[in-house]
This record gives sequence, C-alpha cells and structure tokens, in this order.
Amino acid sequence: MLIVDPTDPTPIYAQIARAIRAEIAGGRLAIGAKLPTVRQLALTLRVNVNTVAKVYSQLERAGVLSARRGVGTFVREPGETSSAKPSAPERERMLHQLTERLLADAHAAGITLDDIIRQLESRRT
Amino acid sequence: MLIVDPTDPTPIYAQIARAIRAEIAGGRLAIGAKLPTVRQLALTLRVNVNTVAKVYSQLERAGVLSARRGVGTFVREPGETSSAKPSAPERERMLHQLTERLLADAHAAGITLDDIIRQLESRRT
Amino acid sequence: MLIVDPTDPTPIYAQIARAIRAEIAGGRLAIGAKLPTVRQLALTLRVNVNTVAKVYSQLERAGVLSARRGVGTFVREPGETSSAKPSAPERERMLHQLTERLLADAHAAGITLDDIIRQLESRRT
Amino acid sequence: MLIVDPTDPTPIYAQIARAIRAEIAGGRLAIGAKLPTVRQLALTLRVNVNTVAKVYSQLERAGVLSARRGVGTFVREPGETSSAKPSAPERERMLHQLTERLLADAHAAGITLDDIIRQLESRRT
DNA sequence: GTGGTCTAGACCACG
DNA sequence: GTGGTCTAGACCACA
Repeated sequence: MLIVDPTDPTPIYAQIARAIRAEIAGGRLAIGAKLPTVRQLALTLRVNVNTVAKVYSQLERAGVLSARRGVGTFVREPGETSSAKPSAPERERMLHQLTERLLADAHAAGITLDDIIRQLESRRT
Repeated sequence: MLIVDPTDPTPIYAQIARAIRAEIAGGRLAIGAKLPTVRQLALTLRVNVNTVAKVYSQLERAGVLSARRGVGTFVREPGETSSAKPSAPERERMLHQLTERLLADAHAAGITLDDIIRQLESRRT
Repeated sequence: MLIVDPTDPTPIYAQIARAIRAEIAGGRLAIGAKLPTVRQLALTLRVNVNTVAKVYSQLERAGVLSARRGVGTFVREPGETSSAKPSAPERERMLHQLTERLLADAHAAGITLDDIIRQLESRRT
Repeated sequence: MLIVDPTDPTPIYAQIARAIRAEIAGGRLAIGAKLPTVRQLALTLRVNVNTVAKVYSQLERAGVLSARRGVGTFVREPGETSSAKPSAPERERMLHQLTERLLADAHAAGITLDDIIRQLESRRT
C-alpha cells in the first residue's frame, strides 16, 4: 500500500509522510491504529531506517502520530494536541485552492474529473 | 498564476516545471505564446535566476518549450518532438500521485475526504 | 554564547534548539539576524553537522527560523507563519506554570529568586 | 503534583528524578516521608514500572532516598552521604540551564522576557 | 524489540 | 559555499 516512487522528485521522506497522511485521510489508517515499526517499514520500502524514523518523528511533532518507546507508533486522534485547526472559512479557501491545483495538474496529464473521483472513492476506508 | 510554495518539500525547480506544464495543458499558455524572460519570472517568483534558467532549459530539452536567442522562450507545438499523450500506466501513476498529494494536504489542513468529494462533485457540471 | 552541556541528560539537539530560542527570547538574536552556518556551528560546538541541521530544520518547521538554500538561516519574525499563538489567558496560565516549575527547581538547587532575575536581566539584548 | 511531559525531549527518568528532588527541596516531601510505591507512581504517571524503579534506585545510590525492603522508600536526611549543598560553579551551571529552559519554553509559548520578569518581580514580596 | 540520538561521510539543490 | 537528503552503523532509553 505504501510505495515510494523514485521518479518523483519529491524527497523520499516527504513521499512517505504524504502517503501516511493520505492513508489516514482515506480512513485506511484509523485513529489509534498501530503503524509498522520503523525497522519494518524501512525494510518494506527498501529505505534506510533513519529515513523512516525521520518521517515518524516529524509526523509526531505535527500531532499526527504518537510514538511510544518500546511499544510502537500509533495514529493520534486529532484534537489531542493543541494544533489549532484553521477556521472554517480558511479551510474552505484551502479546499478550493487544493482542488484548483489538482484539476490543473490532472488536466495537464490527461486525467479527467471522473478518474479522480473514482480514485478517491476507492481509497475510502 | 504561477506560485511557488517554499514550505513544499518538492524542489523549487520541479514546482515551476510542473506549473508551466499545467498552464500549457490548461490552455492558459497557448501554443506559440511567449513566456516571461528568465529574469522576469525569477523576480516574480522571488527565486534565483539560475533556478528558472534550469527549468526553461530542461523543458526545452523535453520539447515543451522553444528558446530563440535574443527573442524569448515560447510554447512549442506538441507532436514531433514531445511524446504525445502520457501512456496509460503513466497516467495511472500520476493519478495516484495527485490524489495522494491532495489527501495529504487536505489532512494537514483539517479537511476530510467527504469535503473533497463534495467539492469535486459540485464541479462536475 | 551557545554551549552544550554534556552532563545534561537533555539530547544535544534539544539543548541547541533551546539555546537558540533563548537567544531569540532574550533579544540577542534579533529578527532577521543570520545564524551561523550549519557547518560553522557544528564546528564550534564540536558536534556533527547533521545534528545542527536537525535543529535548524526543526526550528524552521516550528516557524522560528527561515532557511534559504545557498544563502543561510535567519530568525523569522513571528506571525509570518500561521502558527496560531495561544490565547492571552492560555499564555497567562503557561507563564504561571513555567515560573512555578522554575522556582521549584531553583529552590532545590539553592538558587534564589534574586539570582534568577539578575540572570534574566543580564540576558537581555 | 508530579507530572511528566512526554513532549519534553528530556528523558522521562530524568524528569521524574528532577521532580522528586524538587519536591524534597521544596519541603513538599519532608525528610523521612514515604514515597509512593514504584508501581503506584508508575500508574499515576502512566509510565513503565521499570522506569520508576530506575529512578528510585538511582536516587538511592545518590543518597537522596532510602529503600527498606518490604516497607517502602523514604526521603533520607541529607548530610553524611548526600553531598551537602551544590558548589558555586554547580549552582552557576544550574542557574544558566534553568533560565535557558525558561526562556526557550516561554518563547515557544509566545511569552516575552518582559512578561516573565514582571511575573517574577510580583512574586518577590 | 521498539523508538531516539548521534556520528561519519556521500551526494544533491540552489545561489 | 549553504542548506537538504540519504545511507550505514553504533549506542541509548524504555517495555
């Protein structure tokens, strides 16, 4: 499920972080779910342990994950941290901007809105 | 129109290249249209001149742009040199990458999958 | 001015981050000021380059610093980032808690309130 | 009273040890007073039993506590075993460390040096 | 065994 | 030259 694309200029650690956030947003990683261990994920992705550790640590700092030494890393429930979500109008603006960018890039690649919606639906749960 | 997000871990040159390709595919930059000079664009984006120059020469090598000495840089017509449409697996890869980025950024902004799908549905027309 | 205390159980990178924040809070590092380069500071502190890089990168993510490739790292002005400072009553609560902890630890070490205030004054500017 | 901050990069065992020393120095734990059992404290702090056990045995080795088999752990009277008061340079080091931590944490919370000094002045009595 | 820190050293992106 | 990423491998904190 988590994959790294070597042709993507995005740094590996950012790709992994992005993928994890996407899994959470899609509901495939539920709140409280245990992530693979640092070593395990590094092995799976054929990536250095430190790289994965960096991702986990950044996501923890961002309030997305919660790491417990000797136990594992888990998906944190939002609100547990005081990360002050943006306001509703702010979110609306962001949403609009994100879809704008998405549609522009999709169109450039010959991808249709239907393709996207189908893909998003399939990522649910 | 073109914007660069310095907080995005994607390298700046990649962001610019992607944005230009999207502008062209979206028709906002027509075939034959003149692009801003390297210096001009660098100034607008508050980015180093070399960075923009690199993007232009890269896109020229890819057959997307055509630079004419002392005149300027222009959008080349697709066909001969530029590989026609992306292949199906290529499009699949892009689709995956785009939705992943979308979901991740949305998650970071506190936006849910449902919000996104609702927004996209409303754009279907 | 920046020093690392090997007898402190706090990790080195946290000590450095703490020291930088303290310098900023005390006004010795003004907004917009340039910090030593990663390599330079590493040399000064006799610490690995990556350790310093980690600190800078974390503080950048926290909105405290702003790194510009090929240029250097600078103190960012607060508010440039949307890091949503805690509310006034929340800050009041924090302030009270911080001084409580401070006085407890100080008393345990035989340090008086006057010592502390003198030290703080001397850190100003 | 005793609290552990999991977001503090300081190792948990160090946080606990420091807190206990502060309780004693502050008189909230009198000489001869019985400390909670290892299990009890671990439960309260939501920390592993081994971690607390390590702290107790470390403080016992330092002459701060005295464990009596089957009875409990107690605050030892200072003097013979425990090194009397910290030396001047030791206090200087502590003072520096405490103010550094204070300034850094305050900065992170958006509290200024002036706020702190005002608060401390008001406690002078 | 699980996450965290640190070092050493290579190579890349950017100016 | 300046910051950023990645690897490899050692050792520590905690369960």
